[in-house]
Amino acid sequence: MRGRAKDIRLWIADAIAKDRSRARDATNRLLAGVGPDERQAIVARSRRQALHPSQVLFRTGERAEQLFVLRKGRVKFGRLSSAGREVVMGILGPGDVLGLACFLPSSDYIGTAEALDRGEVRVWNRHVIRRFAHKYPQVEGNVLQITLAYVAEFADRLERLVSGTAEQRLARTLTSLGVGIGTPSHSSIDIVIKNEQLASLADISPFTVSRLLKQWERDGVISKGRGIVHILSPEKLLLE
Amino acid sequence: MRGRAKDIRLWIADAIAKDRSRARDATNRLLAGVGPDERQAIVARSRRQALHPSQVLFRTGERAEQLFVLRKGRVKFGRLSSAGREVVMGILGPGDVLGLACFLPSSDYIGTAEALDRGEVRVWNRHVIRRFAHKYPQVEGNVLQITLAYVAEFADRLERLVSGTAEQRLARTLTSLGVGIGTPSHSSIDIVIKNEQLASLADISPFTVSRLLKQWERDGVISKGRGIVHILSPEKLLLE
DNA sequence: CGGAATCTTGAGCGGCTTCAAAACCTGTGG
DNA sequence: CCACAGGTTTTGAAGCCGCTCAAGATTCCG
Repeated sequence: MRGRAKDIRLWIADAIAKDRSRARDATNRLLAGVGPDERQAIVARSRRQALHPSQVLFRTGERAEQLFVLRKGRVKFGRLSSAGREVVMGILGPGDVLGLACFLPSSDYIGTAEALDRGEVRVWNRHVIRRFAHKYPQVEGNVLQITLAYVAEFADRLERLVSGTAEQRLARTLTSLGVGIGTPSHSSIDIVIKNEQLASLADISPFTVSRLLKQWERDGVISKGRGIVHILSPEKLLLE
Repeated sequence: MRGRAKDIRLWIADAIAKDRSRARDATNRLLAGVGPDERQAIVARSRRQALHPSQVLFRTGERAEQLFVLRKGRVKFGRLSSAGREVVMGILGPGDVLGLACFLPSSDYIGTAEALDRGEVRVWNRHVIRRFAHKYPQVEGNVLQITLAYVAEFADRLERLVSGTAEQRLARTLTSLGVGIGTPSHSSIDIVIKNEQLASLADISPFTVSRLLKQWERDGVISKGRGIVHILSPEKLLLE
């Protein structure tokens, strides 16, 4: 049992480490397996763009004209439902790809991407990156893999949303965020996020988020400050 | 207003018509734009398999070794949540592709696929179809498009699930099913489905489904029998 | 004509949301 | 250095939506 808990923490730390390594060259996943020369050529046709907090990269329904690769910072990807409520579908970190819709022959962005902090993206125009994808099958294969990963992630999130109580959803949201954008420190995994965003992700109200986090803090599972959550015992969150 | 309603109905009928045409050759989307000779070669390496109701094509977590294209019948795609509850992610009809996970270098199916009625699929082994995808970039492009369409659909479903009341979710589920697997008749769109499956898709209880459908029937929006729903006024469902 | 599956209906209850208000942080500018 | 204004978080009370449970009605099929 005790060994099990350690395994889980190691597993999370490992997953985070992988994420870190991926961040070293944030175009890794898009250009994985591409030769240095081709890679050079492709990168040369992109431009860098700085991001400031709450800057919008693109909005739901806009014509998909650009592909983005996030290099630094975090980006919130979501939608405004018809009721005007925000539905956050995911929070992306360095190395993630945005705007895959531009690989469809004629399509619009399916969500809105908004920066959460200062950051940087690499940008390609639609026709440029598509030409490369056509020219280098390896790139197209990578795009396919990234897209499939999205499908898997959305499937997870779907399951999470419809299953169980608010407490379970928040717990799973936290652990999954820990793997995605958490930073490990001495004895905890830290996630920079506000209650309201957690609420959107877990599909519960900010009030309930507050109450649950407070409860967990009393139990010693997490500790928290304003805009940050420290996961002390990920294993306790997982065994819900 | 009245014109608007008619537009909506036409739009749905149109979407259904497109689905029908796609069903004529159920490998259309996978092999779209592929020359006759190549198409021949690819189809030759597949085999046909008959489906009987409740037959399982594959299960969550199994190694993805086969790609399926649904030719006839309907297939339910879902998961069992940790609580043992079934989460239906979608109901697929003729022309839909299953088992995309086998395009990942090493991956498992992310859900369970189960036939709902008698039907037929075309099956390729993982390495066979991957070789073709590699050989004919057009095929790989098609796979990418199909996958992106899944992402878009899942995103829709995510939004639907977290937004609004049970009534809204069921309404949107019904219209989306109408487009996907509905058959248009003289003055209605018919969907063969049981309350319980509707309940899973809209994430509400079967009892609530019953109550809502009854209500709508009283209002003349739909009529229904056992295991079938006739949508009489899709426009009324949409303007929730 | 049973018997099984499906659907209906009602009553009670509980988890979560909503609303309102107060407490709390954090950065800013005087 | 302090005070103030902004956003964030906490807490309590009330209410409601949809679930659960139980029982009955309906339809289908052998």
